[in-house]
Amino acid sequence: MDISIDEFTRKIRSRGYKLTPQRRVILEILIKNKDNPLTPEGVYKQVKISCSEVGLTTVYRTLELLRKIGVVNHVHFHDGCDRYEINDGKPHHYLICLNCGKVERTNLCFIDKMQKILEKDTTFKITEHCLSFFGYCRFCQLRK
Amino acid sequence: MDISIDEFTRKIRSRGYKLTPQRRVILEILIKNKDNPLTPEGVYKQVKISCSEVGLTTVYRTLELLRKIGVVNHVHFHDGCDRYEINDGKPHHYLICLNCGKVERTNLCFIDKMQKILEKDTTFKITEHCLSFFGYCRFCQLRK
DNA sequence: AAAATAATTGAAAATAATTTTCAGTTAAAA
DNA sequence: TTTTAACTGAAAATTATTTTCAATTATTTT
Repeated sequence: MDISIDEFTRKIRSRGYKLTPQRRVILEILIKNKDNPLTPEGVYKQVKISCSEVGLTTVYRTLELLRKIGVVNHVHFHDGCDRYEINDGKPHHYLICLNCGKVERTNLCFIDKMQKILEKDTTFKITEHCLSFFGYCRFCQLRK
Repeated sequence: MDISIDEFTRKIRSRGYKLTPQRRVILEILIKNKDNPLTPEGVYKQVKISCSEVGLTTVYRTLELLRKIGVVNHVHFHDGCDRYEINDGKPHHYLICLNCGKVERTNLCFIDKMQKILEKDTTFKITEHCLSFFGYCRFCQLRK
């Protein structure tokens, strides 16, 4: 369920948006980091490394646009800034250590089932979810 | 599993913290709003209404303290600010409409089971989690 | 009950994240 | 091409949060 540039182009254009070089570069970076949700600042830094000229404002705007068209998801690590990751349709859940900040990823997911029940039970049409667990990793458990 | 002032007093003092009037008022407001996660600003406004003199800084600090001692949970609605709610041990999950911002609460929860499996499967000791679903409420589905 | 103490408070300043503004630019439709 | 509406980026503005620090206060000790 990975997104291709072609599919992206189609998604963008069909809604009256333009496919600009900036948007392309930002998408590429998100794809490259598909296991690692990035902050806008993080995306910006990587854009700079690949030496393209893209402003931080554009990064913010593009991430929001990508979220709106369903290409990326929002992720929260409770650390004061938003993060974004490519939405590949698979569950992406995180275990965040409250002590050292270490982030582990897990694919275990009961959410799809839960989502179906929720939709039957309520009148909501669900398009995204965000689930993270907070606690202490092996190392921090020992030295607390 | 509701928290009483006595239990709160014990929790606070046993860790070397002081039970100040400010902390008491903030806790009371969170209890009063147990079905409605509040932003620091929201807590502050309610404190002002009950006409106590508490600074916004103190609200921030107290919420963080309460979270640290396990009395409140963090909740994210993807709207740019943190929210806090009393941790009554029951699942508190939300359905947030991406269009009008309407928030519904659900008690349906597979998370406890999931958490146990995760802890067995990884080396994490989990103390909190945050789960929200985003999509469109009945009303917004129609007029999109 | 008073003194000692360490934690707490709140106002102001500082920082950090994000959004808005606006003039100039550019992708894509005509 | 030409046109047009969308897009960009720098700077300014806004918003959320944290830090600083001198004054205060809850609790412990005497």
